[in-house]
Amino acid sequence: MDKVEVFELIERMAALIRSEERKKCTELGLQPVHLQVLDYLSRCNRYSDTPAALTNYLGMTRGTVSQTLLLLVKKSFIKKTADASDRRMVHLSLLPEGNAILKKARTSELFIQAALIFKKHNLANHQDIFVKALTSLQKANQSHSFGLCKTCKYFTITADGFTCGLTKEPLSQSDSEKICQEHSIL
Amino acid sequence: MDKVEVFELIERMAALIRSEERKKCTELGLQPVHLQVLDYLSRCNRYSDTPAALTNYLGMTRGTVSQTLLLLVKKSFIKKTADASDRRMVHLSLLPEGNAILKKARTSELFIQAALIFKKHNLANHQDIFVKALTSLQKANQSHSFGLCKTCKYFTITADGFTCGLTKEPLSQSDSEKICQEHSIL
DNA sequence: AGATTGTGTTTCGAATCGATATTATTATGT
DNA sequence: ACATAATAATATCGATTCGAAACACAATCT
Repeated sequence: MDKVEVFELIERMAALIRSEERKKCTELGLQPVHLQVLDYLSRCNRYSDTPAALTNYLGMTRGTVSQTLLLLVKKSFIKKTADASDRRMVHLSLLPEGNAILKKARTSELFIQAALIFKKHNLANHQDIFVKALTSLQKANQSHSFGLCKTCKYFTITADGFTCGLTKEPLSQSDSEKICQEHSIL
Repeated sequence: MDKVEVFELIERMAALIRSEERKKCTELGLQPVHLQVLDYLSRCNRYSDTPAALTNYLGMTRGTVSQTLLLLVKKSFIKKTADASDRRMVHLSLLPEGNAILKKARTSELFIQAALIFKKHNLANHQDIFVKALTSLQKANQSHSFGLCKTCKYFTITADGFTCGLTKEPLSQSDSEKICQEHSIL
């Protein structure tokens, strides 16, 4: 066996998933980006559910993101809500229809088959290695890490729940399990 | 630690890589698809370096792929060569310029940093697990597996080298290490 | 108050993409 | 041998996407 970089292997998996995703998208009448947006919104908390954060995450321009969102709103996949304190900001959230189509996209044949084969090869037991790989990637991507809230160095546990050490705001269980734009590695 | 599916972890890595790739693309003045095409061409052997195979791989329509290729030819990233025996077919190949831009795209900061962190965590030692994961994914995607030639069940070793059991043709060392459209899992 | 920064939107032109039709070549069937 | 079908690639067209730039508005800073 040649010495292949682990990262190279992950890249190939990513390519495979990408091409599968593309097929799924055309079936559902969507562009890959749209699915990425829905996926992101299903994973982000209230610090990162804004168009600006999405722009950072996707690496597109604000104008483009704005249009993409317009389309998703028109299709009733997402909705916009004005921020109470900062009236420039808008919070995005998935609507039931958006959730439904996301779920449909995720349950592709590839995903189901792969999960089965993973189980057969006992890959599930090596979960920790994949977790390490993912956090390595996130660490490498520090500029905008978009990590899980509860793995952030500002995540603190207080007497009556969780708190964000950066904003001093209380966090719900759900918040803590989602992607945050301000995520900092320990 | 919650029970997170391994596949879910891989998906997130893919998402991270995708967003990084997108940024890189805009820097280089390309679309993500273009990079995917160049990447594919750098990995495919002579059974899968045609527009039709590429169409299968990407999951797009033939017309779209045709146009994408037109653009890449115009930019001198790739070139087309007519097949000697079947004059309907065209073989695609990377030109030096295409190779250069692909290399530039691959050496992103993220990749370099991630590789370092991987090494630090001794993830390189668990290479086999990632190999298994990749082949699992390929197996799950049997419809068009696009696997490595030398891992195919038709790959045979003869007295004077390698042969494809399907086409009965001899294979070079280079062929055997590239992606083939007709790849079948053992 | 005025300048600056940071939101999100709008407009416009270029590029992408899918659907459909078309051409050219090979394969098949009688 | 000839017609028909199948396959590879291309061309055309319209809808959609995307990025660049200009814009409007709110918050912040000095």
